[in-house]
Amino acid sequence: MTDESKSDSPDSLIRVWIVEDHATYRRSIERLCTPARGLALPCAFANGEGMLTALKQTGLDEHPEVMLLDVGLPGRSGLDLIKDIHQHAPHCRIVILTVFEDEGKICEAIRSGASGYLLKTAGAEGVANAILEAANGGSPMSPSIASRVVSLLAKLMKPMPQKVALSPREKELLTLMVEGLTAKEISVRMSLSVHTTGTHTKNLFVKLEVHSRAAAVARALRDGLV
Amino acid sequence: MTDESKSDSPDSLIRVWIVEDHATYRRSIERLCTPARGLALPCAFANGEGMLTALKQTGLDEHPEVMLLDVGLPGRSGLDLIKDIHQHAPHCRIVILTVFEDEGKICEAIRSGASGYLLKTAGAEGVANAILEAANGGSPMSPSIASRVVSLLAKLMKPMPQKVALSPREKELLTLMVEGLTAKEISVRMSLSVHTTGTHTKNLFVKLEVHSRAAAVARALRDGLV
DNA sequence: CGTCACCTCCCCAAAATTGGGGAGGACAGC
DNA sequence: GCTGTCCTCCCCAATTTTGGGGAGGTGACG
Repeated sequence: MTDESKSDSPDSLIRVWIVEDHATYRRSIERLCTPARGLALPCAFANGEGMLTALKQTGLDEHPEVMLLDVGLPGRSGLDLIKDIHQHAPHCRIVILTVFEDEGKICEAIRSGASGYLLKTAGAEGVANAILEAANGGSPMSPSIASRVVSLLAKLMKPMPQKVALSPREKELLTLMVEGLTAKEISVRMSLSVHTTGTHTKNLFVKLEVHSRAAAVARALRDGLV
Repeated sequence: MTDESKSDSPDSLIRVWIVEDHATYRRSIERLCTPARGLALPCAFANGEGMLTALKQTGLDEHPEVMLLDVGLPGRSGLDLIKDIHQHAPHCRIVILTVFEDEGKICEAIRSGASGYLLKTAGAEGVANAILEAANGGSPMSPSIASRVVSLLAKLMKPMPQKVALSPREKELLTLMVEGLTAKEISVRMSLSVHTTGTHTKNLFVKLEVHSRAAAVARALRDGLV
């Protein structure tokens, strides 16, 4: 983190692959991959299929460290490619490069395993920095993308407010219930009599305002009580 | 990313507030807030309480655009402060500034509404850029933090792959089961005989590989089958 | 025409859950 | 000391769930 990009041994340049159908833009990215920046001469492709076949024919130790991926590709979308790339080159960090700031696309990319998401409004220096950052384990994102990602994450994590006050034993039981265990199995895991789990269950139901294990599990999972 | 920070009108400097107990570090941040960078002379505090009282006495139009927050504060933790800050200054972008790379802290910060998360290993220029980026709606993060945030988001969004093929009726039943309804109630809602719901339930259990409604609900919710 | 998946309904019995009741002990707060 | 919460255990009975079985109907596919 502190001294990452300059501690690269000078003889190991970062391998970068580029998939981008727009020739002019592809060329401009190719040009900024220079040994002076720590980058090897890149492999560039105009579509995903060509890149995939090349990837399959490449040895593990020749795989790219970083893959720049356009989403507006002619054949398969760049987002589709992500999973395939990861299958063949698990350690390759994928950076999406696009003009779309669409939240759905961002989500799909990240869910598929993309490491970064750059808007094409980023200049040449921005792209070069992003490649270095990605290769060093970072996740380069354009500011507006980063902002969306953060607020998305905040939204997904929100339902934490635990209003119901469960006793430690009850919470424990609830957890096991969520795992799908029956009363008998729970009693074993908690070193209890079956009757005691029954008592706990009764009290739990009152607190959760439900009348069945299924409903209790639903409430627990939905409201993040586990 | 392309042209945001230089398009600020020259007469509106960004107001930055700093909460940091370590005097030396606080001073060094104060020093880098210069009009030349587009930043106004900052207000600095050694603890959260002082900052909050100052914030309450400040008019809406005098609120800081960006708040730099340490987490290792003497009184209340910076993470605790986030909600209060947002309550009094909803438009203030909060950037966490810390040495901790702890995932729990990152989560709590983002859930509470922090916009950025910087490690103190970021140099002076890094902090200054982060302030500008935050003020322009971005979410500045140290590379390793960005990486964690992205993988966290990926993890939270993963359970999309719907491997089990449920028949429409079964899915319907599962949905109602998740809502906590009993077999009898479900039979009413689906206009079925109780026996039929039983049959569907049996088949559902086989497909989901479970042996109880609670487990079925857990699987449904966890794997996003609803 | 056979097969297969799906939907519907039924019977049955073992097992589990639900929901009352009581009861003792530990431990904290007033 | 009294009160309250929590944990533990037990009894009981009604109800539900679980998991077999079978059986008739539809519609799609080959």
